[in-house]
Amino acid sequence: MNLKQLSDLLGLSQTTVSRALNGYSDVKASTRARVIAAAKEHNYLPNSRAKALATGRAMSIGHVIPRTARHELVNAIFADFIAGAGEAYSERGYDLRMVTVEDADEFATYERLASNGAVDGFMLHGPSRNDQRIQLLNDLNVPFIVHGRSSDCEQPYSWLDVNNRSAFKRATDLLLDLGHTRVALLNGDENMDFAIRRREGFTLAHEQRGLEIDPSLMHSNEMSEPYGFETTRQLMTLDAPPTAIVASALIPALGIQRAAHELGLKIGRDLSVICFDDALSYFPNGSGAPLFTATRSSVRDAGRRCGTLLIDRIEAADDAPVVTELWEAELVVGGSTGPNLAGMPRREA
Amino acid sequence: MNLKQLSDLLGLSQTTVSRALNGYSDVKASTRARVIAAAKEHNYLPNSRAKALATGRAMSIGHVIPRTARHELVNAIFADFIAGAGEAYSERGYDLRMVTVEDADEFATYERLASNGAVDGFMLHGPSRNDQRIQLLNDLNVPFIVHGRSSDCEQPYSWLDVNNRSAFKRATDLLLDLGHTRVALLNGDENMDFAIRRREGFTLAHEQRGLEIDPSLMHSNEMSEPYGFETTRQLMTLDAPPTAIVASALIPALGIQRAAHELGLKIGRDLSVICFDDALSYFPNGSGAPLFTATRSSVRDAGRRCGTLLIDRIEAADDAPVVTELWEAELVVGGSTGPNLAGMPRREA
DNA sequence: ATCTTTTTCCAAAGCGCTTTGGATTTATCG
DNA sequence: CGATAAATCCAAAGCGCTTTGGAAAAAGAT
Repeated sequence: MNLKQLSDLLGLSQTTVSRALNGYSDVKASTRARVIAAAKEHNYLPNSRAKALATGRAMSIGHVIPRTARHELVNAIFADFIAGAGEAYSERGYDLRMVTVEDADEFATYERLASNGAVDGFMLHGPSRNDQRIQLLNDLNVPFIVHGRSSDCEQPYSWLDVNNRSAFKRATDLLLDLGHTRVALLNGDENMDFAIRRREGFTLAHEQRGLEIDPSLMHSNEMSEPYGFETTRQLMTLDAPPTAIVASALIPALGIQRAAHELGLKIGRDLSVICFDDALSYFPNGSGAPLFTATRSSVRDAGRRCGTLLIDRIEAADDAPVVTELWEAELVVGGSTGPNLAGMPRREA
Repeated sequence: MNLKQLSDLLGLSQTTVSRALNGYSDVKASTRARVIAAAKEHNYLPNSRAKALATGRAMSIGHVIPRTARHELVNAIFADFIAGAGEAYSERGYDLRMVTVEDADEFATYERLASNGAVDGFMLHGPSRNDQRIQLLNDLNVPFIVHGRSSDCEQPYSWLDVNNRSAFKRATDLLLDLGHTRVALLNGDENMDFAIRRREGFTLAHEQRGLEIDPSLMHSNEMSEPYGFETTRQLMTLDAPPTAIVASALIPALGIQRAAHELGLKIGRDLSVICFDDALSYFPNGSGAPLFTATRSSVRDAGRRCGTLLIDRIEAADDAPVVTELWEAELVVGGSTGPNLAGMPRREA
């Protein structure tokens, strides 16, 4: 059933039927009702391909995912983020077009989808320092929004980010306030902008107290459980092992926990741990009381908000000013942090 | 730059340019070269909306994700699955159209996307027992493939599944062979078909040895870390606590581990654990040697294969027979399993 | 050199929708 | 009641591509 058939059936022109269905004011209320009824009865649905061609709008948002680079991010955080974004999209009648590409084809894919008319805008994930995609998309003059920010990027661009620097500063301050003097950082991949900012927060907290950081306490890697486990084991073999750790996410924190158990250290007493909690729905930080003390910000909420902002931009005038939004993470105190017990932490099982 | 402009520029008809670009044989090699060169130079890319309308093919695969139901599955497993599927799609020139919907709109969305022409086929996630979506999609006469199976479904349909029954039977057999007599099951959500089959495998292993299963040892829930933790704590308060646990995934297994540590039980000695490992890229089962003994099957590989099978179906004749594929999980032995120590497991720290 | 085949190209008709610019009808008003 | 304004409706022209059915040109056969 297409428009022509439906309008023939109603004895109306395609124009009128189309305008009735799309809510234009120049069609009599009674005819509109008749049209809508007939459309429902014969369950007519306008062909989206034809509609897209005629309107020049694809009603879809592009997410291009390079196959290997930014891989970690895509998996761990991505699912919840797009769950949130997807909600915003579907409320506004858009859907999500995801294309995974070889790293080398990433830029070409943005160009293709944009000039192609396959999408109306892009969501940018996992920005790095001075991310070149921003320049590209500005040049292509296509709406987009960045989840996160890109340090040292000269271009104007719209973004939504959580204040990673202040989150990690607060986390570090908390530990320093508790009397810890050797605090380790298990950061995410420092090619990612968020990890850079987190490191800055960690460093800043020390600097403000005039504390030097032992470089052997700072690590960076993809946020996996084994990363947390092995790094902790290694840290604990140092002559002066840390008494506290700031971790990039819940998953490596679990690895830290496993290592601590293995070494006979009790989390919260012998070793304090604080991590960033993205509030992943399938990976709650405990149920009820938080398992780990954490700075928390829901990546799903961020996805939803990013989706809304992006669609606003798509539907706004071309020269709409960029929009930015900085979220503060919430600090939740769980059982994983405690005062530094003077003297050496106990080592025996 | 569109086709008309390009052909004017070349002094050729749109027909010829189109056919040159699409590899038809009725265009001279030299003209084709000229066309391709010009297309590249002015970086002409055919408008995908127009192409879709003209060809009747959307070149995209639908994934419809209900917002709350099957939620767990979507998040934990979904990311890796679509990473795999996405690879298959992009190799064949398709992309993934994901739409998240209210549960109540799920069926209508399938109908809309299908009759709409927005997608060429569907990927079905997380089938339940006698899943009604299968009937629906068969009625709509649109290509689809289900990742998993649907017990008690009378309809013919194409699927790819891992043999969950045999995987859990093997896992359970292993534990029984090690002398464990009270083995607990921390299953996934038993509304899901895979969990039903896993339970069958668990049960079958017992039945074959004439063993009764204590119902208080069998649990079912979404696969979260706290689920593993709390269920284990509760199990250990039983008069006769289990000495071994079969778990649905790595994430609850970590919860089991945490509970064990807290109770002073050593995994692999006081408590044996075996779980299903989906080989999630961001959640490896240890690095190097496996952390947990597990039955393993890569969900990412499954995604890739499902994508290929689906596209094959889309491009095949309408009456192509259904295709099915059953994968056996691999058994990897880690340190989490050991013989049942006669007598009561030690309880003191 | 003439007739067939084959090669190479193209005009025009869609694909199914939206939208422009009027035409027609109905309501409003002096 | 005729004139103006407002409300309804529609024919036709796109949107940018593919594809059909031939025509024109080149090659092969006799």
